[in-house]
Amino acid sequence: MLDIRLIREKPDVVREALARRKEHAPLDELIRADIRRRELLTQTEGLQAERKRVSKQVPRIKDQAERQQLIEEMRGVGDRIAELNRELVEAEEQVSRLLLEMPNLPDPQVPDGEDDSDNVLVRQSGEPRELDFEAKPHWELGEALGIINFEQGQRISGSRFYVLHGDGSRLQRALASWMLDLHRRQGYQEVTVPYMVRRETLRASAHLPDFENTMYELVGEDFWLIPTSESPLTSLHAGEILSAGDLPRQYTSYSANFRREQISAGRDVRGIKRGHQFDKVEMYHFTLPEDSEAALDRLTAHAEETCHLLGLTWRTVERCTGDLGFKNRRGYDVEVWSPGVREWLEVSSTSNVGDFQARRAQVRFKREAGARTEFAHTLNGTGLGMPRTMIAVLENYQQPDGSVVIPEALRPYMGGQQRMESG
RNA sequence: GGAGGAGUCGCAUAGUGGUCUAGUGCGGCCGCCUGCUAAGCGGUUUCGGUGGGUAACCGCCGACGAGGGUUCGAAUCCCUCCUCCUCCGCCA
Repeated sequence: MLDIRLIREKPDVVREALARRKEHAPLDELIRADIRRRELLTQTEGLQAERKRVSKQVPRIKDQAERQQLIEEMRGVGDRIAELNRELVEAEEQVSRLLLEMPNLPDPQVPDGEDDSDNVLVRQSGEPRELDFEAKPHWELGEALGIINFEQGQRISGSRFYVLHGDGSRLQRALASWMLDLHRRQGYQEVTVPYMVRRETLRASAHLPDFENTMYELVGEDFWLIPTSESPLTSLHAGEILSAGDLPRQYTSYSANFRREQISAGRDVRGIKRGHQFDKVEMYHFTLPEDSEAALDRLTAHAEETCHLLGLTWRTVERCTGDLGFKNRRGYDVEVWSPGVREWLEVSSTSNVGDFQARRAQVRFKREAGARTEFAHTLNGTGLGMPRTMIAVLENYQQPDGSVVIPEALRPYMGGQQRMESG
C-alpha cells in the first residue's frame, strides 16, 4: 500500500513513477475520493465535538425545561452526525479500496521495459553446460527411474499433478532439509506456517485483491490455500510495533504452495515445471528502511549460493518495470540451466517490497522509546522451488546409462547415497 | 458441534450509564539524591485520523478484542463475530 500523504502531497512524483509500470492505477479517482473523505471528516468531527461538550453539561443543568431543550438539540445533532457518518464511511471505503489497487512505485534504479525479455543480465556463473551424450528431459529420466509417476498424479487429482516415489521423494526431502540448514547458517530462523490463511492475511501480503483468480478459496469458510509462504510470513508480525533492535529479522520456511495457473493452459504442460501444488523453501526479511537495499543483494546472493553449492550453472537477471510485479520496488530472478528441457529455469525470484506490505500488515517499529513509529521494510525470495530444482538436478547430473548422480551437498541428507538408479 | 467463563495502557489490575480527561501497581524512560548498586523522591509513558506550524510542538476527533445497536451521553446496557480458557461430544 502506498502512503496516502505522499499521493496527496506529491501526486506528480507518484504519477511519473507509476507510468513506468504496465499496471492499472486509479490515481485521479483516489485523489478525488481522498478530498471528499477529508471534507466529510471535518464536518463530522466538528459536530461530534459540539455534542461531546454539550452532553457533558446536561447532568449539571437543574432547570428541567432548559435541560429538555438541550437534549432535543443534541438529538438533532446526533441524527446529523449519523447521516454524515454514513457518507464518511462510504468515502473511507472508497479510499481504502482504491489504495489497495495501487501498485508499488518502482525504485528509480529499475530498468524500463515491457516484459521479461527486457530484463537485464547482472551475473552469470558460467556457460550453459552441454552433456557429451544426448540429454534426456526429466520426465523421461523420472519415469525410467520410477521416481516420478505422472499417471498416478492424474488418477488422484487430474492434470498437472504427479506422485514422487522412492529416491525422488527422498531427493525432494533432502533438498528441503539441506536448504533450510544452509539458510539457518545464513542467519535465518526456520518457521513452519499455516497453509490455510484468512483473506486478511492475503490482503496484507498484497496477493489480494489483485491475484484472486490465481488462488484456491475453500467453500463456506474464510480460508484460502497459500500461493506462497510469503503471505503467512508477512503477517508473522502483523499489527506489532517492534523496537529497532528487533530488526533485521530473517525467516525461512518450507511449505507447499497452491496455484490455479489457469492462464498457462497449454504452456509447460510436460513434466513437473508448473503444477497446481508445489513445495518451496522461502526466505523472508524484515529490515530497517535504510537497510532494505543491501538486504536485497544479500538475499539474492543467498539464492545464488544455493544454486552454486548444488553445482548448477546459474545466472541472475534484474527484472524490468514491466516484469517487476505489483507489490515490488525492485527485484531479481535467479535461473539455472537445464540441458534436458534446454532452458533457463527460474528457480528463485527475489524482491524488495519496501514498506508496501508492512503498511498493509501494520508491521511497525520504533527506533527508541518514545520515538515515532515507522514502517519496516520487507523482502522475500524463493530459497529455490522444489520442482524446478529437481528438474535441474536430474537433467544436469544424468549419466549415459540413465542413472543420476546425487550432488555432493545432498548426500549427507540421503544416507550417503551417491547415485539414483532404476530397479 | 454443545455448555460455561474471560478479553481494559508493555505486564498485572480497578472501573456496572455522566465525577473516566480510563485510576493504581509493576516495568520502561528522564531527572534528583546517593562511594557503586539497590532503595527513595519527582516527572513521564498507547495508537490512529485530521487541521495548524520550517520544526520542536499544539488543537480537535476516534480507539477499553472487532463490528453494529440503544442513549442527549457507553469501558459500563443489547446483538453479531473473533481469540483464549474449562468441560462435554466427534475426529487423524
